[in-house]
Amino acid sequence: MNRFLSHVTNRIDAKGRVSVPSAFRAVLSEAGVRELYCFQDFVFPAISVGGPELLDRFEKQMAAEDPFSDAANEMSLLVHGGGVYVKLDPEGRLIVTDFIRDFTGISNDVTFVGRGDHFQLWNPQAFTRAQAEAREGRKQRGLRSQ
Amino acid sequence: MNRFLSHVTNRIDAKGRVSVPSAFRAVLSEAGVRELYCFQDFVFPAISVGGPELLDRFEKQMAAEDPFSDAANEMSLLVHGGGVYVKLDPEGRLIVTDFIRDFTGISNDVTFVGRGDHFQLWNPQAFTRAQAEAREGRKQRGLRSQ
DNA sequence: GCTTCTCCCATTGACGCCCATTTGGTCCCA
DNA sequence: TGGGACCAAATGGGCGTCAATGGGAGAAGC
Repeated sequence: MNRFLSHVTNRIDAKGRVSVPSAFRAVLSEAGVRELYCFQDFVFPAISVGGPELLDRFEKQMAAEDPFSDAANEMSLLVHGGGVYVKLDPEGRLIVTDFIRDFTGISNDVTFVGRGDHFQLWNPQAFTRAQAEAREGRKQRGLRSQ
Repeated sequence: MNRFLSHVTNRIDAKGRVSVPSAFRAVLSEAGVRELYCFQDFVFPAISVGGPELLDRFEKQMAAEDPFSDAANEMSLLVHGGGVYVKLDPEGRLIVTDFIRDFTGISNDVTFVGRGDHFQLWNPQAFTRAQAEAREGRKQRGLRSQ
C-alpha cells in the first residue's frame, strides 16, 4: 500500500490528541516523511495533511490559475499564510489545534480521509455529507464509469 | 475461469465475517490479487470489489481530466476517501464493516454478485429487487441488445 | 511557581491467525 | 440404485497481537 486510501474516524482525547490511523502512518514512514504540513483545503472544510511535497502540489495548483487572478491570490494566502507544521507523538498522535477546529468544525471526533498523495482531516458529519453530494453530482452528470 | 460470474448468498457470522465464494477466490488467486480494493458503487447500493487495477483505472480517469477540477476533486473524494483496501483471512473471509453495512443495508447475509472483472456485495433483498427492475426495464426498452 | 507540552506506561478492545465443526455434494462400491 | 466414505467449502469459536485510547510524570517555557 503506497497511497492514502479509505477513511477512518478516531476520537479526540481530553488532551486534544488523536491517533493517525496506522495505515496512514505506514504510508508516511514508507515515504520517509518525518515532518507534516497542514493546509486548508480550497474547496472543502477540511485540512490537508502530507509531507513537504504537498506544498509543491498546492503550488502547482496555483500555477494552473492566472497568477494575477483573485483565486490565485487567495490560494497563496491560504497556502503560504495558512500552512502549519505538525508533529506526531511517539504513539502516532497529533494535536488538534484551534486552527484545525475552527476551519473544519471538528470537536470530538476526526475523520481521516485518504486522498491518494495526501490525507485530510474532516468533521465526520461534514464528510458524510460532502461524499453524498459528490455521488449525487456524478449521477446527475451522467454515470460515466461503471 | 477468469471472470466473476453468477451470484451466491453467504451468512455473516458473529464476528462480522463472511466467506467469499470459492469460485470468486479462484479468479482472484489466478489473477495474483492479494489485496482487494472496495468502493461504494456510483449507481447501486452495493460495494464493488476488485483488484488494485480497479483503483488504477479510476486514477487514470482522473488524471485524464484537469486534475484540479472540481470533478476530479469530487471523484477523489469518492474513489480515495470512499475506497478501502480489504484483506481476506486465511479461510478466505472478509469483514463486513459499518462502512459496508451502512451503504448497502447488509445485516445478516451478503449476496456476492459477479460483474465480470469485479464483483459486488449486496443486501440479498435489494439485489433481487434491482435485478427484477433491470429485467423490467429491458422489457420496456424492447430487448435490443443482449 | 505554574502552565503547557512531551514522553512513557497501562488498559482495552478489535482484528488476524489458527484449529474444530458442520454442511452439502460427489464418487465409489456393494 | 441406494448407502456410505470422502472431500471441499462454509461456518463457528479461542487466543495472541497490535492499534487506539487514557492517564501520569518529567521537561521545558511563561
